[in-house]
Amino acid sequence: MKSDDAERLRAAREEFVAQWGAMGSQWGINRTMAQIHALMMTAVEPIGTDEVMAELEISRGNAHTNLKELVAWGLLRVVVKKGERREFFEAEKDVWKIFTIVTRERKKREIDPALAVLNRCAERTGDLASEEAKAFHSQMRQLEEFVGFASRVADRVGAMKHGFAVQIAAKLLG
Amino acid sequence: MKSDDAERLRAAREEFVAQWGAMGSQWGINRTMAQIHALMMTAVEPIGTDEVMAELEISRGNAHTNLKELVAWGLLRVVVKKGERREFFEAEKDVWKIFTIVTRERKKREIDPALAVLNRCAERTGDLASEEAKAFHSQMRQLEEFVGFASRVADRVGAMKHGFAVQIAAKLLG
DNA sequence: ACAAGATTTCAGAAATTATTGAAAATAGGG
DNA sequence: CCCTATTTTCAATAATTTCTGAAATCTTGT
Repeated sequence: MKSDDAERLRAAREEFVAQWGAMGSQWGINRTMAQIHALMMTAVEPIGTDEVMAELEISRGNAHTNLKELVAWGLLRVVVKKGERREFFEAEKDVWKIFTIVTRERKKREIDPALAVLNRCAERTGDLASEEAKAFHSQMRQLEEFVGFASRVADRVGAMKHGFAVQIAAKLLG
Repeated sequence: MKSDDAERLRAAREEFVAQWGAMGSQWGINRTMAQIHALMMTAVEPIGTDEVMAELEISRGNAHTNLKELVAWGLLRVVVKKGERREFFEAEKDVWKIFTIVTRERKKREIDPALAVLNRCAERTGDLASEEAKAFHSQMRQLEEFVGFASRVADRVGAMKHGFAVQIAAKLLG
């Protein structure tokens, strides 16, 4: 039956939005932001702030803030419809592109600051002579080396074309 | 001067603990857990609950919970000193091992649940005929494929020996 | 079996983070 | 320039997460 099909789609999409939102927490992304992202990724055409508010039952401020945050990440684009004064939003749907965006963003938020801390702590203790200080300095250097390495890997991956990534991965998984 | 050196080491270590803790938040790990981890990684010998409490100025319950959580992750080991009744803890210091542990843990918490959600949403909509439903189903399948792929990569990386990882990475960065 | 020491648990308090709702700012049309 | 639709900001509030401290439980030595 037609309406039954429509209902099943609606239910599946609702589950996706809800679960993706819940997972946002595990990810260090706030729930609303993840829900909006899920909603937009499964939208057929651009959506405006009011539709997001209605769909997720959230306030205008909340919808606005998180839409703009997603735009800042590069996961959404602003779309202007002709004859419409208000803004609409549209998600990047290409999975590899989403991945590279998230990789770049996580590098910026997680890896780079860590590197700065490690570098500073290593620098500050390089000239100390005690055994304890040497152990500390060595541990900082090892962590720094590893995180710096992760940083370069993230840069490469973030700049990689899908096809090339598949090749590398094939070797890895082969 | 001797005491000055000791003071500088103390200050550097304190900064490391504080900053690593702050970064824990960005990572979705709680601050205390990250601080304890930092403290233990830079400890010369095993540390007991009371020392952790004193060093970080936290309650016994908090210290206990987070120490055990770190043990559950595999980032700390319980050590029993002879002649001592209480438990001591010691951190895994090998950077590559820390990385593989964190990779496995993050896979379990971030990737596997996502895969389950995507699979379920795709399954539920595979037989629907409308254009909208096909688009949704296709998007779920693409996400599922990618996340499944990430899952296999994480498994491989998590099981990899350091030397082999360096080889792969050399190709990537070369 | 008891006492002392150590660990574990958990209800309530504190701190942090997210959300609302409404006022202020901005932009578009005539 | 003024009116209206829209976006943006932000102080107050709500929700969530983390932490404390003390009681309960478990362990070990005698």
